[in-house]
Amino acid sequence: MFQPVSDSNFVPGEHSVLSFWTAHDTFRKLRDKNRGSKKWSFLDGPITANNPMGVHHAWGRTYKDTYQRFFAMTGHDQRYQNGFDCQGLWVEVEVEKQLGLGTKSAVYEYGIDNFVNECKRRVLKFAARQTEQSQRLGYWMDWDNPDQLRELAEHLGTDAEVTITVPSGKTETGKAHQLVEKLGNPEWGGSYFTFSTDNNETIWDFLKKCFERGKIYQGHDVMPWSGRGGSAYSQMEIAEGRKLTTHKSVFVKFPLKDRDNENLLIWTTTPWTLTSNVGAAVNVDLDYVKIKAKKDDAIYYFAKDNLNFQRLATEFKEGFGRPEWKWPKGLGKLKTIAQIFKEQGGFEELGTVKGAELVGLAYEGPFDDLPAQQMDGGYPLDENNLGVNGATWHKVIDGGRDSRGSAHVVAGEGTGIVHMAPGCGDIDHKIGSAIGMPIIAPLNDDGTYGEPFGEFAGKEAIAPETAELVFEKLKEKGLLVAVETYPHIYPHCWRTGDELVFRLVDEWFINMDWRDEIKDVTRQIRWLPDSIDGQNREVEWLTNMSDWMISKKRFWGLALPIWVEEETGDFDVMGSLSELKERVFNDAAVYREGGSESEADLLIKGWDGFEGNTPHRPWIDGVKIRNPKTGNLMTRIEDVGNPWLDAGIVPFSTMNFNERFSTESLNWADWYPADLVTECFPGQFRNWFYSMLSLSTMMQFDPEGKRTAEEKKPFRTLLGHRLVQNEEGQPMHKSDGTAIWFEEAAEQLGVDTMRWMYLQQNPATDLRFGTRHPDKPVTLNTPEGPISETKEGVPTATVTSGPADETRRHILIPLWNCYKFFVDYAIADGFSPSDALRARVTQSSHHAPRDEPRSAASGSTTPQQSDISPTETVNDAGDPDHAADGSGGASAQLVTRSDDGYIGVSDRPEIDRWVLSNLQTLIETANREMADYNAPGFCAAAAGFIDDLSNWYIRRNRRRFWRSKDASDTDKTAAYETLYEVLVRLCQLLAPCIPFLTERMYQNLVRGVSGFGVQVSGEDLGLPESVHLCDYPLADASLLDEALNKRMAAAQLVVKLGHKLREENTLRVRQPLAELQFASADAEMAAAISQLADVIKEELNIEAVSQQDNLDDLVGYSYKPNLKTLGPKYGKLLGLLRTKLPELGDDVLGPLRRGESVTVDIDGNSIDLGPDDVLISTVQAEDWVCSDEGGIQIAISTVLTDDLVRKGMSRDFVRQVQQLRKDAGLHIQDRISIEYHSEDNIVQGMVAEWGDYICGETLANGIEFAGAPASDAKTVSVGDVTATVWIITMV
RNA sequence: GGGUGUGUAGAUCAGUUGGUUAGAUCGCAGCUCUGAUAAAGCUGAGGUCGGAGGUUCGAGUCCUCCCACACCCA
Repeated sequence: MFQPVSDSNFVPGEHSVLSFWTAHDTFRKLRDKNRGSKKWSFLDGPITANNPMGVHHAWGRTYKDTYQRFFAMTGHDQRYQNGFDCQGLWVEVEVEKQLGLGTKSAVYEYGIDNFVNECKRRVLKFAARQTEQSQRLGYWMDWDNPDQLRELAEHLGTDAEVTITVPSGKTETGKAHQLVEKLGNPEWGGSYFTFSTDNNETIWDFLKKCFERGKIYQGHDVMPWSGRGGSAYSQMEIAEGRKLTTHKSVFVKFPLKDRDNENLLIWTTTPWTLTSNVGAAVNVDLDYVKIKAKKDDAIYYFAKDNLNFQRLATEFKEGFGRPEWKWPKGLGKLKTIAQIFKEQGGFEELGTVKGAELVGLAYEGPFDDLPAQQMDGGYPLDENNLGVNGATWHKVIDGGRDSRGSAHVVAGEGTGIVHMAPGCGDIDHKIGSAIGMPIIAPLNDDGTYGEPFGEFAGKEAIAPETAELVFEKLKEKGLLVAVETYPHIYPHCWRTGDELVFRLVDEWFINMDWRDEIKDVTRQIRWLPDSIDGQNREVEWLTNMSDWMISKKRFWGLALPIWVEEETGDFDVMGSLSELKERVFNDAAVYREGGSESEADLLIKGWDGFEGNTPHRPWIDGVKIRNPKTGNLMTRIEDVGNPWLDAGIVPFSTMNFNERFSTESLNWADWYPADLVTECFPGQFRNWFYSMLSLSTMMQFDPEGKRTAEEKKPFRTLLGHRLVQNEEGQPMHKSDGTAIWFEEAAEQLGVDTMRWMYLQQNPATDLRFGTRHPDKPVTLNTPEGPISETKEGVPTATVTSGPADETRRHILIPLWNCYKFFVDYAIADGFSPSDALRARVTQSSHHAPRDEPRSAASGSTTPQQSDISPTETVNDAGDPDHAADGSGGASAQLVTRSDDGYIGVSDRPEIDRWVLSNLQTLIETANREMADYNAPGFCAAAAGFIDDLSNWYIRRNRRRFWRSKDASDTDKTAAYETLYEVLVRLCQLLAPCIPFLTERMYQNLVRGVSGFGVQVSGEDLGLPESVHLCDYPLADASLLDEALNKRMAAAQLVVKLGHKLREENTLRVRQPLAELQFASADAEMAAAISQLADVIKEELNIEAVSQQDNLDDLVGYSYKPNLKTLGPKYGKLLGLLRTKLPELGDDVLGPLRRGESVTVDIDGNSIDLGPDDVLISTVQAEDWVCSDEGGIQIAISTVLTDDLVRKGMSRDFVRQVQQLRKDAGLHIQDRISIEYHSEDNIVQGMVAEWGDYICGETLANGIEFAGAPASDAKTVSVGDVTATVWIITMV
């Protein structure tokens, strides 16, 4: 019946399970089973399809799979839709690198269409890759066929017709891009891709709603910019492009108005920005020195600390933080400011002022003669700043502090007075915007000066000649104090190598003044884990966030549906492609009516050029509409959207919100809100969580105000988790080879192991996963064959992991060994579970009701208890007949076979009922915690149960399995049936967590197959074909016996205390001891221990266990006040009680042990003491050792009689022979004969007395003394003496 | 600078409404058990619970201040 069980071989076992699932179409069967029943809605946060998965991705994906599997086993219909994040900078950057494109113009040359297709191709390629990796994790999702994704990628951009079979089974034919834009739609199934047309169009819908509420506006931002590259840079690109360079930096004076020859001294490394100076910032807390230059009596203000500050002193010696960043050769030390003035004729200190005193002083700018400085409202014009211009605005301001609390302006490298050009620097811009400073933005998008900059117009900002021109002009005006060569780390374009400049750019924003609506929605959601207080974090972010900049100056991404008229700046937002189309054709008709045929043609031509393509650049760019106010053309802005829009819309776009697909296939209202979303949280409060909450709030906006925040929420529960780190707690980096690729971990550690590591981890703490050793290459045996590098060509490396080893040692191996133990003996004994038993343990005991609406999953959802108990009718578990049987190990019970085909549980020994009862507790815990998204809670309970099963139940019951066969031996059958039930139930409970191992066990235990052949087992009994097709167990209340659990816990406690005493007194367990006495004031506890005396005797190897009223004769007692009860009664006397009460001793306090009260006098205070007011513990007496815990006292006799010594020796002897059998590789049933030799007569005496026992235990036919040891004899310790022992195998 | 949170053993973390000797796991040392267990169990060393005050009979726990760290914030 059962197949023999080999070693665990976890990893190859996982491979077989994967093929088993494929061959049997198990996942499809699971979905079919639950179709139409109660729904559980999971919404996947999209993974960026730009790289292969690492182990850090697998944590969240394990949660996703595990909870989906749990809710499937509890009978819920689900969508199983994975998501891929497709659009945005990350993909663009990789594609640019791959194609070797350096500049914006290079992209234009390559063709935006080709470029965008390449981006799509990359996404499809990595979607396929991640799909395969996820499948290896056991992640059950409605996956697309990875080969077909690759095929689509290959044909993108061609006119070839491609035919694919989509996950729902339909066959679809079309051009690649037309198929790709529909991937993941509800009629096809499969993963959603955020580049799909439906996703993009649903964002249009959102933006239209924002527009209708007046929330869209155009604003400005200052961005790092590459003139030659022609594009803006993100922070992450800047990080890549930092380089050491030198600039001509300059000291300049800004003459103060209304002061006689007094000046601010300022310093800058970017002289070109001086043309656009508007303000000067100081640190209000800093001291500023006032000096007079002897040369011309000019007075200067600058930070006092800077006077003699040795600038870049450290860098001069040590370089700039990287080996290649050394101080430039030929460049001397920088001068101090004092030195500069000394060289120019000396100076005189006139005193100091606080920065605060300088604030508000007006000064003359260095380039006030430029037209741009004189333009009202700044340049370009900002209507908010009308009435002021740069030249008239110049004054000293408070630099303030940044978000980390550091002052923006500090003494040090400069002069402590910072020149502010809000059109040329991001901090300048932020500060300037906040205080209404006019903005002067000098640069065109090619990095040259604009028209109103006089001689500078058309010159490149970063050209050295430009700096020279600045110096020349300053000199002419007498403002130049000094010029120097200054080395520093400066951002460069990673594409062209050019220096970046900061440039004011137009950007589009959503005004977030409706944040309170989003906050209300946020408060409707349950945020896990509790300790993170995610709800408050999110609310706080919502409170403080600024308006949302949604535009990106890029190529690949959502085409923002904003059409602008260049003349007036009027703009309009389109909510869908059909709206756009209608608008184009209506507008064309209007133009035609008005006789503007060429405009009409342009509109039609624009649409025709777009139709049939995806709404991406460049295809959408040609579509124009008419401004109804002016009749002029409106053109789409070139910007693409912030990628968080793409991910934020998915509660709508992936669920058929706009019903662009049949509601038969997917009805939005059935699945919204999602029951669960889960993601790695540190960054997502302001990314995905934020965007989903905002978009949902807007999408569900109800002008009449009837829709509640509760109804708007996109998900009920959010489960966040932290980061995966290496074993030392350091982040893992791709760049230094410490990031672990998914397949490296999967094939070396095993996926079940990884899953358990993730699931048992507290989600609020970082997971220290393991360590990758790049210097130790390794060949991995994957399901597709051995590999020594990843598909991307990275050599695969050894991964070590303490937590993984621990998981295997504590959980997986013990579980496997329990299973192996059972199967080994079941085969040897010919035990086979009856059909009825197999049916019982796979019983369909519950299923989610089909018609009920989904439960409000927030709060602790406890699944309904089954009202149908399994087929068996059992006696009340508390039946006194059974409660009193005191059974344990080997004592045979008079039990009967019931008519059901297995032994009734109430007829089984107490220890069987105990393990089944404990199992019910575990089942309850599992249902409760898993439904509450607390996998760690369940894992901890399961680990405890596995330990109990292995180290208590099986350990206690081994003899019941070994015992020789006896046809009527129902006790043995009861043991098999009990262990069988426990193992199958455990498989089902753990199946969502460790789906591979449990499947292997289940196949053998229930279906009698272990080879995972492709064909279904011959003996199909109508039992679930896979553990994953079983219903999740529900606790059978009739098997749950709290009292029994407590009794056993008491026995386990006594055993634990006994072991501890043996340990402390170096009394090895094999040495029998005469007696253990115990006492407990708790009668119930004492009775419980009495009942389990046999267990205790055997486990502790003690001849007699007896209950006593007290242990007064054997032990002493010590007394301590119970502060918890006495504190409230006696307050200040407690200190006294603590010292004096123990001194009273047993004579006075003894009655307390018998449950009586006493009144004592302590230093003249009369104290009433009840039994609860005093804590009693035992102290040692002669010939007995004692211990106590939890109200139980035990004492063990330490006296060794000769009889006991010989008995102990016999146990040692048996142990040694067993080891010899094991070393000789004998089978359990092989017979032997034993020979031994010893110089010490006591051994012979022992053998004479215990020879039969020894033979019985070791399956020996005889035991003989031999005059001389055989050559292969082993010298062993038997008691205190030595002997040589050897065995002869009988054939 | 503000906000939130965290400081407990060599490491990672628990620690209930304040209560006596502050726990778990890993690691280390030693021991035990093994006729399923390349497992496991037990014992031990290791802590002035970030610091200082306060409230209280009693503080890891509550309050105040300080220090350090993390995250967030125009």
